[in-house]
Amino acid sequence: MGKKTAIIHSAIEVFQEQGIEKTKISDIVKRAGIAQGTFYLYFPSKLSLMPAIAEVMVMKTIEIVKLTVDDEATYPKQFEQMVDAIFKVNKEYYEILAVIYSGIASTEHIREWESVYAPFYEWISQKLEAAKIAGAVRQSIKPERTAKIIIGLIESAAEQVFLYAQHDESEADRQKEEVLDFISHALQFQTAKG
Amino acid sequence: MGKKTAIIHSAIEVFQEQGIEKTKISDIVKRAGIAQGTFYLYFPSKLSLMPAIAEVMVMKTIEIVKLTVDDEATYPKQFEQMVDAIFKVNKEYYEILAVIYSGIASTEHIREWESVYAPFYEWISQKLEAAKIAGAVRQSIKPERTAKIIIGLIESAAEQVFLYAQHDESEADRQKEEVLDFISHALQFQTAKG
Amino acid sequence: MGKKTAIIHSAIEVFQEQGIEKTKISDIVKRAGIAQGTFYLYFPSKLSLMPAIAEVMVMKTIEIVKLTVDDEATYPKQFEQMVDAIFKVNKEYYEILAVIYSGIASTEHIREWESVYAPFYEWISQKLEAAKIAGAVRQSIKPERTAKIIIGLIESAAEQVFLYAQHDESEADRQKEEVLDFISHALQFQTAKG
Amino acid sequence: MGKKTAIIHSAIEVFQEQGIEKTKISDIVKRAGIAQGTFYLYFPSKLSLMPAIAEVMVMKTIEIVKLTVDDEATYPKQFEQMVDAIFKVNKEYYEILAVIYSGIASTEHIREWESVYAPFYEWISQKLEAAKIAGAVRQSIKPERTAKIIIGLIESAAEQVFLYAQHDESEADRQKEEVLDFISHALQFQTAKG
DNA sequence: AATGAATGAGTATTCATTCAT
DNA sequence: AATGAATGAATACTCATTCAT
Repeated sequence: MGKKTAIIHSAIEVFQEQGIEKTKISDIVKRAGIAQGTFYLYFPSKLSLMPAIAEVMVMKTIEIVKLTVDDEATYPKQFEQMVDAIFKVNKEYYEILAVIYSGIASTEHIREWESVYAPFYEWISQKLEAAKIAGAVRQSIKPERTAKIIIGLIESAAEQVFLYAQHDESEADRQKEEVLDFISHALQFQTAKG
Repeated sequence: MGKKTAIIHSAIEVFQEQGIEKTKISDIVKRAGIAQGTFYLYFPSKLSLMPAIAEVMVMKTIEIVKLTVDDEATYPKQFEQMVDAIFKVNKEYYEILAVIYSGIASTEHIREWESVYAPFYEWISQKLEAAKIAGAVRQSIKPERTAKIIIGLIESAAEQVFLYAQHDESEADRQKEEVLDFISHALQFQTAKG
Repeated sequence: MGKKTAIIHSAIEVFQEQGIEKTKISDIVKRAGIAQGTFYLYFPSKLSLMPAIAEVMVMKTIEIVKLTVDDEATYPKQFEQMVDAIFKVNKEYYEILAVIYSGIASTEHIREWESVYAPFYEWISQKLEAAKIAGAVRQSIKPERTAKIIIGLIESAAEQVFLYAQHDESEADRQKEEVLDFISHALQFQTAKG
Repeated sequence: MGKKTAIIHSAIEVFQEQGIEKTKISDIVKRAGIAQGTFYLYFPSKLSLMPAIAEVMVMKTIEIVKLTVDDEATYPKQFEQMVDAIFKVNKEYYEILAVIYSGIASTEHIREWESVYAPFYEWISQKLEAAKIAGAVRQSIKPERTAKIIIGLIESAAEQVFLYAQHDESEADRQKEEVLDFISHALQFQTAKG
């Protein structure tokens, strides 16, 4: 594993454990097993790590979502799987996701966020486009815009459940169900056609 | 105005102008017109201000939403006004909202977020309940859960537009329209009854 | 109990618990149950408390020594009782005695130490004078000088045992015995006369 | 000279000049010619310097005592030289010794005192052992215990004279003489053998 | 490319002291 | 005499960044 990757993964762990503000560069390099000066060969500052971390996490999210969603299934089923996957990732990594979000928000790197999320938006967008062509969803939706809305919706719901509220398995499940119901009606799944 | 309130309001302004990280306690007290030591009589640290600020901002949001929404209008109209209002607040205060979010997320005060938002959830929840009784929306919605989903949805969409993307007036309007469309279908407004 | 006494006794307790440096005026007044400003009506500063505290403690020491020493007993016996008493006080109050010593030493009040100890020196001095007249001790001793030597000797031995070393009952006893032996030979008790 | 040694020696000087409380870390590093942050690489706080300083001072004391005491002289003479030496060191460094004592006493480092003094105790102890074997002193003395008593006795006497009382050359000399007399009788020097 | 000791500017925090009540 | 909220000067301490090796 390259030093750069080591730094990113070390930082993910340390940020998760102590939060961004309390984390010192020295903590990151210590865990990464490299010298302090080496850090600066790869990143100019602590906050400049955030986009790299965010990218890793979003990539991981996309990967899990893609693995979970069965392209052969009906669209309602696929969206259900998508919600499941995103909730699962948020449950597992809620701390680091919160950290990314806050870290991104508190830097001038905020504009990179869009490009990091772009592949995710793109993937959902194509899915919606296909569903639209298949007549499986409401024809008035605009795939690109709706993709952003859906991801924002699912992730904010997952955050509410896993980050700000008490972790309660059944509560999470019920909220997830409501989210799916909400989306289903918003997209107006044409059950006849699936 | 009490010293505590003075500190909170001063902090909101300064955080908005320079961001949390670059803000020194000395900046806050200078604007509040109090001595540095006095700050510590009310707050133990800079980050402990966050829940107090968050509360003020959420209260302000609720206030604006309530002022904007006409209780006599049809429900679709009311939700349109609500989306308008939340987008407006997010546009106006996107910096400070980002700051609150990141500030909250990066502290141990994260659990207080739920209670800060509670009155907002409650208000929407009652609105949905009434709409349900009036037969104006889909009967299967669960008001409390859906309230959270809607606020999360609108705010995440507003953040995407105002915080992470380029500020583009028309782009924001078009995304707002799509959000409203999404919600309308999700709630299944009964246009016959309004 | 007067406020002044309350302050002194509160300070003794707090100094003992947290040490002089870490003790704030606010800690002292809190325990004394008085207002912060009131402190300054009686003492100009934290360190100006030291002589007052020292006096209380030395007085207490003298009192215990006097109570323990039986004026009717033989001189060797009396000195044995004296050593016992001083060791006992040092064992019981070693923390506060250390505090006084360090507190005194670190201030300009250091010169008051002599006067605080004066009555103790005086008492031993008279005892030695009487013993000398009675022919119970070496005639070449100079009571005033020897009094200081003896108190310094006993207290330093007690400190070594109770403050700097591990508290070990039997160890303390054996060292005490050696101290007494040392003094006995130094004073050259005339056992024939007692 | 290593940075650590530089810090210790600088601190000794500055403490001596201004006392512990009034000394700022910045004073110490300034004189040591190092950066402020460097201080914290070696010591976590001002008071944690104390054991290190104490060790240096005790070592210096031992060194001077060893230089002053002539191993070939009679034992009474050697002890006289020892008292002389200790009084001399206390006179010369009474400020810094007071500072060490108070500094040690007011910290959690108090237990380290024992080990710092150990070599001094050891040296006297061996001296007494040899004297005992030579039949030059009372056979009932226990060298280790008596070593501690003697050092405590001499140092407390020296402190009384140089620290708490008015510095008066002849007064100091007379007290020193009495101390020597006291010790001589306590040890029961066998003048016949010397 | 890698190191890590040294740096020192920058800031949070403390707490003795004041003073209007 | 007593109060205790407010003060702000004084300092300890942190930690990102550098640079000689």
